[in-house]
Amino acid sequence: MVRGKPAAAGQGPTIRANDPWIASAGKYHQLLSPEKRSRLSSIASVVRFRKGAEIYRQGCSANAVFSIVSGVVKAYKTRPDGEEHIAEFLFPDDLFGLPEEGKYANSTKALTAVTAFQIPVVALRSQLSKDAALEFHVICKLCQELRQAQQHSFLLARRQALSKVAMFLQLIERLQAARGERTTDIYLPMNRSDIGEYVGMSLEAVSRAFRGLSARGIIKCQDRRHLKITDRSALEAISV
Amino acid sequence: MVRGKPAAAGQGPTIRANDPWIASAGKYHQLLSPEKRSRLSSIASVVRFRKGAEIYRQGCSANAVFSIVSGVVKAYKTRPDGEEHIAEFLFPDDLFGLPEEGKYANSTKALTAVTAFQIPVVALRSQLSKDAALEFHVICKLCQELRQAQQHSFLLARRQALSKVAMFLQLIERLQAARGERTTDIYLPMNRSDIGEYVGMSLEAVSRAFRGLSARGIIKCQDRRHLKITDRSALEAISV
DNA sequence: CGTTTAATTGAGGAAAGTCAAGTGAAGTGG
DNA sequence: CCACTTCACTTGACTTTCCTCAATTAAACG
Repeated sequence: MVRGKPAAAGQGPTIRANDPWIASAGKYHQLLSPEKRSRLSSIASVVRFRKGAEIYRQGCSANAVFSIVSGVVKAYKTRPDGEEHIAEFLFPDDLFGLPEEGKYANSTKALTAVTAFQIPVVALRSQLSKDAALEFHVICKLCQELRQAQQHSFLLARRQALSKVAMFLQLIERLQAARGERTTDIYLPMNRSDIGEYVGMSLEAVSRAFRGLSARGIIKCQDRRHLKITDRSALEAISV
Repeated sequence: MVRGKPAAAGQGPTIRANDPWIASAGKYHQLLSPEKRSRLSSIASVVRFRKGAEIYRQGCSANAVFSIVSGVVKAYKTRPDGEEHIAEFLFPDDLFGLPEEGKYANSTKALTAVTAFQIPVVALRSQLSKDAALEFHVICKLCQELRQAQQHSFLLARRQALSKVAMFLQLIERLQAARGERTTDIYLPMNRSDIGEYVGMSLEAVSRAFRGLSARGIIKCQDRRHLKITDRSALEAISV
């Protein structure tokens, strides 16, 4: 297990999500009050991972959950033939490491340098049982995760490569907007191969799809990780 | 809104799921005590839907959540071109109708005759805020839903038609087992078109895949909705 | 500046989609 | 109870799309 330092006082894990029963115009909010955060920080520790580091492996006993402070993480499953399928990309304020049958359901790897809070399961559970409001925040976060997973299925069910990639770009942009970042540019923290493993296509097909969207004047690639949407209505039409 | 009768005393909505941090060998448990159930029944009403009836539509204001007593429901999204994508199949003891931004995230339709508890959101929320244990059960159920959604994505990312259908059959069988039903036969409560919309293929391809699995001696179709798995190891090999 | 890794591009083939016709099952009404 | 209608499913022929493999180019890194 990774060993971290105790969390600094005055800051602590965050949950960024929304009450699913209340409209919020696509913007996520910080659900935890400063007091709650510092109370959680007393049971959490700060851990760091360098780019490419594995955080935990699918099937291992789940002793802790994580809350991202900075950086991007991928959660993925590996097939017996070695092929990987990415289940989700995780960004700051996301929660991950919730298990299934006591074991991690996916493997996770840092796509960039990552700083996170690590919260031991036993401490988290005792905190949850004492704090109904905290539990409700976790419910909100899980609803959000569930919607994102369903959105992912919706994307994967598309047959056209251009549609898949168009939906993927909209998804990344929506997440950027929900975090309150600027959306003039879209930043892709993952490589083409990761995108392919997320949208269910070969990396060559991803590359061709980017080219196809560029050729139609729908996007403009600044470099391999930065692009602009130049024709939003066409992007929406193609992603249908 | 559908108008139902008040729930009978002594019975009430159920949540069937597992504590994700505890191993339970794939079997789901009833999380609510009889007292909890009857307390919930006082805020719930019983509603019935005939086969094919729409329960609610995506985008409508989410005033109630539902807990299935008997029958099967599909949750789906409709694309502008009229094509449908099924996000999940819902069975007895499943919970559905949790919203996103105050609105239902999917449309739902009864695949068979359905009996369900309908729980108004305001009553549910006040109950949740008073009952940390109930909230924890909802967290367990949401974790389970999230894993199923990720499983669905995993299935959809497969390229081979036979693999998709093989995984689908394993999924249905696993659900049958988790509900405690016999698994000598697999019963499919949905038609080929629904299967196609769930696994992301045309219904013709679904038909051919069933034929392909039969021809290989992996399954044996009794009729269109009942089949047996005759070569389990081959099924697992093909669903990889 | 050279080496390694990531991404692009091209050609050929396999697989599933589409369209259309045909078969089987279920339900309806006389 | 049986002929008829309807719907669900199957099957076949053809087309499209993406995957695979291989070669090339571009970017990142020591």
